[in-house]
Amino acid sequence: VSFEPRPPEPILHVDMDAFYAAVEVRRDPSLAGRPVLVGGRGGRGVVASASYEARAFGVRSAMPMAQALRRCPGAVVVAPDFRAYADVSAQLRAVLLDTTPLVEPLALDEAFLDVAGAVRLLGPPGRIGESIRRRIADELGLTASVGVAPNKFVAKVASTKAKPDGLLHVPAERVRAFLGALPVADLWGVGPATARRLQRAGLCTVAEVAALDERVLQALLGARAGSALARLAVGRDDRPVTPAAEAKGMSAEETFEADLTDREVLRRELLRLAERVAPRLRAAGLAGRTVTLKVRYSSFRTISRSRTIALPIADATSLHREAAALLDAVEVSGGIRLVGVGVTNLVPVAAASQMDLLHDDRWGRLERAADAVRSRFGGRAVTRGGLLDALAPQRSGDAAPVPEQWRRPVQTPGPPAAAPEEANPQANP
DNA sequence: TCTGGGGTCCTAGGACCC
DNA sequence: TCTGGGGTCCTAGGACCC
Repeated sequence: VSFEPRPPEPILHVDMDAFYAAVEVRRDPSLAGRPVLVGGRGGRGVVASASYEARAFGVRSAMPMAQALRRCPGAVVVAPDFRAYADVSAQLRAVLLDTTPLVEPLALDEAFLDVAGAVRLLGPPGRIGESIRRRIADELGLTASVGVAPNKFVAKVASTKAKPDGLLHVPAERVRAFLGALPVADLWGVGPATARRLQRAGLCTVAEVAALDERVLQALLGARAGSALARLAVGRDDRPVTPAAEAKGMSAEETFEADLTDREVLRRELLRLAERVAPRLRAAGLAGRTVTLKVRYSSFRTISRSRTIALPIADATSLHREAAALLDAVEVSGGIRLVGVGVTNLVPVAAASQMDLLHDDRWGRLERAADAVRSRFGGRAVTRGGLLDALAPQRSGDAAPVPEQWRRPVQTPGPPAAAPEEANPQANP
């Protein structure tokens, strides 16, 4: 057994440049070199991703689309296509896993790698980072930036500073100097609220924070956040790279083009959202006990209401029943711009059913049968009668207008009269 | 022509139990 | 008859990330 010493900077952070926009440019080369904005085109859309040409105009992600277009009137706006981004993300993941199994994804377009165990085969971390960048360019036709550092936090900040299309290696002995020169807001985990507090205390750079006693920071930010920041400011971070964490929650939400006040319409929106969450739960083999309703008013005030039930659920019917009950106790007359449905307190279905905890009534079996039909015949093969109105042709152009006699008022139906047959994917339905 | 959607983590108070 | 201490769970809200 040969023993490799752990290299001083074994952690890589790989981050795609302007990811969604870059995928769109790759798909349509006529967009190359032009300002491209990916995001909702509706009146309430925001920028999800902006090409560097657009950023030159001061456009940033999360900026309202209307404001972005004022800054950059010549921009091309593209609606997001998350399925395409997820496909590219899977390719990226394959490249990274080719380097080491110690890959921790942070988002579709970025991940941490611990390459300590790969140096003997592949060379020092910096060289590994460059070869990953080359493979991403060659095999994906996209650019990525890489940070190489002693730990996750510094690697993350380093990749940001390397952008676009660069690599930044921060040796252990240069960590303090590298971080110290940065404004506090550049630190991963310091958002607008924390930055404002630090600024009010006269702290602008990381070096100024690093010079402070930990207890001063705790008094300013709270015990936990204070001591976390004290460690990060001097570049200390011992969190390991951990692949594949189990999901803690799943949710779906929607902002309406115009505010809603009609409870029946809102109930149906909740059903649509529950129908989006439940199949994802089942696909992940999870069920949840806490259902959360999120409501955002016209004023942008946002509230949440949740309830925890005894038995885990993974079917849209139960999800909707709980969310709708929570909605009953919420004021809606002032106008609602967003509703959301979420599930937390997740447990693996295998464990839940083994303990006989899964609330698996006939609706659960019916929905799993519908899952099987959709997986074979497409996502629109089966739909609730109560949601037919939502299948208006403008959504994807494939649905004919719904005949009037098919339209039904929204209701929460009782269970089906007879247990449905379990779907057999091999059978001809 | 204000502010998307999908997540994680933390805090703080209250209920409840031993 | 004036009030411990610790632990867990639940709820609501907020900060932060991409």
